[in-house]
Amino acid sequence: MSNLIDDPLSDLRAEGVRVTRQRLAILHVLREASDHPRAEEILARARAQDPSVSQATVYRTLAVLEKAGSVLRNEFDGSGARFELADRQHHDHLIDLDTGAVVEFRSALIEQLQAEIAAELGYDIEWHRLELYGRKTTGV
Amino acid sequence: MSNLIDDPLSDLRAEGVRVTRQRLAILHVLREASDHPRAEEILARARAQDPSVSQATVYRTLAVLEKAGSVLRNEFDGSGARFELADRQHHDHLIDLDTGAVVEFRSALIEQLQAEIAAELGYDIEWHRLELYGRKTTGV
DNA sequence: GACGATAATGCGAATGATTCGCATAATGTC
DNA sequence: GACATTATGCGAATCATTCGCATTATCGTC
Repeated sequence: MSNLIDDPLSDLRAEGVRVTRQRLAILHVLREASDHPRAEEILARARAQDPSVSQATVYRTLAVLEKAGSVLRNEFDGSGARFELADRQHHDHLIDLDTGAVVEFRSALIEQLQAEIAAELGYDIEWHRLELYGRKTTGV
Repeated sequence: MSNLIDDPLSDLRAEGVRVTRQRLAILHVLREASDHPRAEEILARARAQDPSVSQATVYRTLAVLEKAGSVLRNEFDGSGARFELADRQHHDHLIDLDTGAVVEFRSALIEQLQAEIAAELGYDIEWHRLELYGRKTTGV
């Protein structure tokens, strides 16, 4: 289902970044993940494919990919970052306070308003973080 | 300038929360702070008023006040929470990537859009976090 | 104004997530 | 295939935060 050669890493080869077995495993995990796993969970899943992957390598690889813009780091709750591949369109997150589930959404209008507000304050937005925390609507 | 009896703590007395010297010192620090200090900075400032304040007490007091809704915890960058008194109107933050300065702003329209988006997804928003990260506009 | 039940404190140790140092292993280049 | 150099695994180190516990202080009551 997935290509043998993984793009983000291959792209980085020219910059001296090496494509290793463990990095491919970690990238594979991120590709397959529909949730937003933590480092510990990424480690566990990566080890299923390649038991040699270590915790330090997970963190180092995530750092490399994040710096390259291929991975996004989220700090939803206070207990550990959650990661996702930055391969799709930009989006924000709605976190279910009961289940911890993460729903992605996008609003061009909100983003436009953000830019306007920043401009009024004399700033150019580099990036932003919008997180909604809520619970499933009850009743109706 | 500030009252002798501090409100948030006094309000909590009925619930078994005690008003102590160190808690008053910490609250005083938050009152005087126009920035969004970290726990360590709050400790340093509180000690200027009462040297007996310990690190553990700062964290415990912030937790008490946060639970009571009198203090807001922010996780702007990855390195430690930054606190502020929740005595004014709700607002969001614009963080200056160059200086770390925090500008507060508010947009009723954005909040309305957030509620609408959440409703479409079948959620009621409990709270939210909107942070813009940018740099001062150059030129003009 | 002292008494006592109980909450809060300071200290230092423990925790949890993340990062580092270093010797060894692997990658990509020539 | 040999080499320079980047990555790895391991365990130790960090950083912010929390805990355990013996001691101290608050506050409602007499």
